[in-house]
Amino acid sequence: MTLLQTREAVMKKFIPSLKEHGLTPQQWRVIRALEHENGLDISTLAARCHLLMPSISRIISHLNKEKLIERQVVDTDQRRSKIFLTAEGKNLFANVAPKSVERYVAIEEKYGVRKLELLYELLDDLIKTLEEDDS
Amino acid sequence: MTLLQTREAVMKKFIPSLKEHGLTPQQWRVIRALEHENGLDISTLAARCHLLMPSISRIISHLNKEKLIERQVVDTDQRRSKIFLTAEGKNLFANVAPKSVERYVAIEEKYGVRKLELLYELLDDLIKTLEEDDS
DNA sequence: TGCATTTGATTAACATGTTAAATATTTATC
DNA sequence: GATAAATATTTAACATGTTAATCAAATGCA
Repeated sequence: MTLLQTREAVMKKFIPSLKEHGLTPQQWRVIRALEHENGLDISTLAARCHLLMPSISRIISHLNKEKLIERQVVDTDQRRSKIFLTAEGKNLFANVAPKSVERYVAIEEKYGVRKLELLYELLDDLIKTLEEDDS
Repeated sequence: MTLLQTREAVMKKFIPSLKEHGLTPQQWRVIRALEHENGLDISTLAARCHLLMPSISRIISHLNKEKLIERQVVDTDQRRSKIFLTAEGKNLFANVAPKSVERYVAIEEKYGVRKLELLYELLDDLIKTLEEDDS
């Protein structure tokens, strides 16, 4: 429950600026991943963005309609397609990214970098603990 | 992202036993809240379970169909109704609760009670930090 | 080559999160 | 007492999480 509440509180800081641009957090994650490495295929994107295939599939088709990305079928394997940011997509990223970074830094400063690092460590540790004992 | 992953990892431990009984985590939260205090109204339930009204509304109507709960209109205010666990609902709780507690304790032991307490503290603190500065 | 199996991706079906609109009932105000 | 404003709940519309089913293309093997 506390994890959920924390995430809610965090997202409340970021969602408004995304929503101004008509983006959901997940759509933003996809765009960010593509900005970092353009031309990823859908499965790789799913992994990078921690999304399941059905979710990413819907998101890709949505972003495609909005002309923020383009699909390009791989000719050695017609099942796959690589995804590229369009000029419009890159432009959107350039507009949104600074605000996001700004907010992140603000949180970092207010909460404390050390505490944030400690929190990450504890969380990673909990994940490991939970995944180890797959009983 | 890390918060999300942690929550996923945690829920993976609890969801399977709930699913055996055909329950989602949210439905389970509602039943737990009612076991703790029977006869709550829907708004109060929403607050206790950290659910929005539309979600709880759907969940209540679903649990009602399953005959795990009953609705009883408040006669001084016909808009409200109090929600009660049925015998079947109480029974279900009695069957599921021990397993949940067991898993929680197991995690607590494996991860460490102190670390868990520290984690809670850090998370609560982060929530407070985020909510204070409502800029 | 021919066919079963595997794999990448989509679709379906259902539950929830989220915002906005609708509905019914109660309270407030004139 | 009639009407406006407020309140509790539901419904609608859309996006995502999740599991299972489907589909097409590629691969493995007889």
